[in-house]
Amino acid sequence: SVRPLISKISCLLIEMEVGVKYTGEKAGMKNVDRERINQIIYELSKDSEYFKLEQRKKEELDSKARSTQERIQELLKDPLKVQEASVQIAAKLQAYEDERTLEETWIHIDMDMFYAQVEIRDEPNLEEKPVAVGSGVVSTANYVARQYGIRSAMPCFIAKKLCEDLIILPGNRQKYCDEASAIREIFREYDPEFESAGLDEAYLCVTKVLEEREENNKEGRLKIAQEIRAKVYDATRLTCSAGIAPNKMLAKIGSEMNKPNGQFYIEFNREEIVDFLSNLSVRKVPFIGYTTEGLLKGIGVNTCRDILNKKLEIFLGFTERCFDFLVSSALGISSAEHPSEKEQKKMISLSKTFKTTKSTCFLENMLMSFSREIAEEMSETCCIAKTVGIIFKNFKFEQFSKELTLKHYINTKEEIFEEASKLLRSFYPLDPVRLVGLRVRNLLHGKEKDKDLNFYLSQQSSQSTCKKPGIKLFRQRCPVCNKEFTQSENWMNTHTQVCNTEVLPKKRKVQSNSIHKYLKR
DNA sequence: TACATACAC
DNA sequence: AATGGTGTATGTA
Repeated sequence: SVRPLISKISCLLIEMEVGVKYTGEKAGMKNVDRERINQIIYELSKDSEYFKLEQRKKEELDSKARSTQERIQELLKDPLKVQEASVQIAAKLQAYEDERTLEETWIHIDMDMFYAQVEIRDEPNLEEKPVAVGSGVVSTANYVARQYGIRSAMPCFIAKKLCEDLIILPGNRQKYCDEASAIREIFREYDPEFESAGLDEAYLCVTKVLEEREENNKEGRLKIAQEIRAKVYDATRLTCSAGIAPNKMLAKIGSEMNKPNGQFYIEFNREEIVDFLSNLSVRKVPFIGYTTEGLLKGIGVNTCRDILNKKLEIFLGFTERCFDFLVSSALGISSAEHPSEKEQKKMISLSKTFKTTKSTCFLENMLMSFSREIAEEMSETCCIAKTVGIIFKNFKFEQFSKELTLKHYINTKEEIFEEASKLLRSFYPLDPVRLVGLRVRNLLHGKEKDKDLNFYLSQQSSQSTCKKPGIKLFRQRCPVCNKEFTQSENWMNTHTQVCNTEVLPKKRKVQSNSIHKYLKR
């Protein structure tokens, strides 16, 4: 009969319309009725501004993919270019192999459906029911809910339509933080320098422990991952999954393979690594997202094998950085080191979505309270900022931002709000907006004992004159942070001293040449 | 430096 | 009726 065929085609068409946002493969999504899911998502989405923007973006991506393909085809016609590229690629491949590490053991731990699992643990009669945690959008859903096509980042109203019985819980941040502390305590035993990725993920380098145990082999590695997972379960009654591999990227890919409550071992051997990756969709490689996947599809690259087969095309059509990342990833080469220094926060931001509004008064109030909260965090973490920026999203979901770098550092709510409201006014007259955000960048971190100084610094702008008679004032700028002083000489000296010796040397000038954390620094 | 985009969780 | 919030890195002008 032609019916199934027609229905397959219409499903495909809708899939193309909806995109792969919620229909891509993910743990627990093997046997879902994709046709029905796509229909529902499409019906609920098709008239929204959000969907229209997504469509426009998709068209842009398609046209970018086409032009990339054309550019590559042109370059391929030039034998000299091809020859030159081949030589460079050969040299690069050799250089990548020199970076390959097979001596370290990395374990990536990923809690299974973290928030949902915590809620179900505390309310066991939810176990068999479809459960999602989130408000507005789904943060995480259990495997029962995933059978209905419910996934993280999906708006709750769509999730509810996909499954009328879905139980949506608002979540409890503090509880998840407490659980995170508990599991991190365990991770610390195995690697005091472990790296967290959000509340529910961590990268551990367990080479040292394995050597101490004289079990630096496959059995020892499997055992240690089992052991960590068992300890996590004992401490929290929560399951997690693990990937065991010679570097961070492979460990991360591995932890997805046997979810939930499973682990996966990647052999510490070049051929087996390349073999393992060859059939894997490029999308499984961390940091290859929707856009990069789309561009690669445009040149017929779907798997890691395709990346290696089409490295000439990728070399010609993508930036060098991108080529390095794609090809070394497809070979299973990535960083097997912790970052050399614990990174300080580079930005503090707050944003909020609300019912679309034109009220500038409302927006000003939002910015005012953001300023207060940001200033609070700045004082808690002892930092000052030089750049202030605001962000908008209009009713068409388009985003705009504007920022300003000052001549000196600031850290009070008044100063932040002053700049923020100037930026806001520069947007007048304003389109109706659905989101506003505020951020500070170019942070300078101080130490605990700088708190007073920062507080003092922040008082300056609002005290341009001293009303008390008899106090000798002077006006001068700090040569380090350019802050103007209208106080006594004593203060100025104290300030300059601290600013020089404590705050400034922390500023780093290390130029990281990596596309992200999986590339060696 | 300013702004936009991609990505992760 | 209805599609989040916080942070990092990078491309481009």
